[in-house]
Amino acid sequence: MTGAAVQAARGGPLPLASARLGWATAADRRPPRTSRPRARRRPQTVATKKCRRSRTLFTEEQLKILVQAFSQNPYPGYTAKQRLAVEINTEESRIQIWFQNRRARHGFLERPKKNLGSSKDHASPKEKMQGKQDRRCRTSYSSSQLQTLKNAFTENPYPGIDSREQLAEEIGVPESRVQIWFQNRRSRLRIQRKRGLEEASDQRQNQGQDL
DNA sequence: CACCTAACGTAATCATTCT
DNA sequence: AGAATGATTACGTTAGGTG
Repeated sequence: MTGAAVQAARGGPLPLASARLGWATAADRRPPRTSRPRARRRPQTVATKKCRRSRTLFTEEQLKILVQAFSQNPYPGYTAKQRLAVEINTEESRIQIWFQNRRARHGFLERPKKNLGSSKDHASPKEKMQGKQDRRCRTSYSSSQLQTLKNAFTENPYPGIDSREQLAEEIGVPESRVQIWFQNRRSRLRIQRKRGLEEASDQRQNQGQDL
């Protein structure tokens, strides 16, 4: 039964979107991004362990459905992704990754719809409202869950798939949420550290000026 | 080996919850 | 209102499978 038999699927109580219109097409405009991030080279120092999850091999059938869905909408909401996950029998997180990669590689504007001639047509303004901002509902961690996560983080900020699965099992949360938690934690720690350095340098400057 | 692409990293930002 | 922090995006890298 394949090690990764978690199947996610859990953890999704209710959508409960509080209607917050304003972006609709999300990410249609890109951020300034003045610097070049360039993903880090190799976070996990030659760990001989199995770090990544094993590569998913989609069948032609699955791919057909994914591609079809992508052409319909390159930005599926959470419920759409979940529906797809069920339809092709995979985890929602795999769907998310697949869409991310697909958008990156095959510019999603390749299919600008056939009828872009008629611009303003506002026949029914509510037609677009179906999509809403359906995101996965925010997970809230209990203090004990957080403690477990934090402990694991200090032990290893870059847990491989096995560790993540184990943690997920332990605290009863989908593995994908654990992965996101670690990403956010690393990110905020970096920011904090950077700010710390800036302040230190400010202090030095102030001291110099005070004299 | 080259190519394609799933997995996964950072950075930025959106959105919700809490104080 | 603002701080914290979970979720999602763009973009870039790493690595597994195949011709």
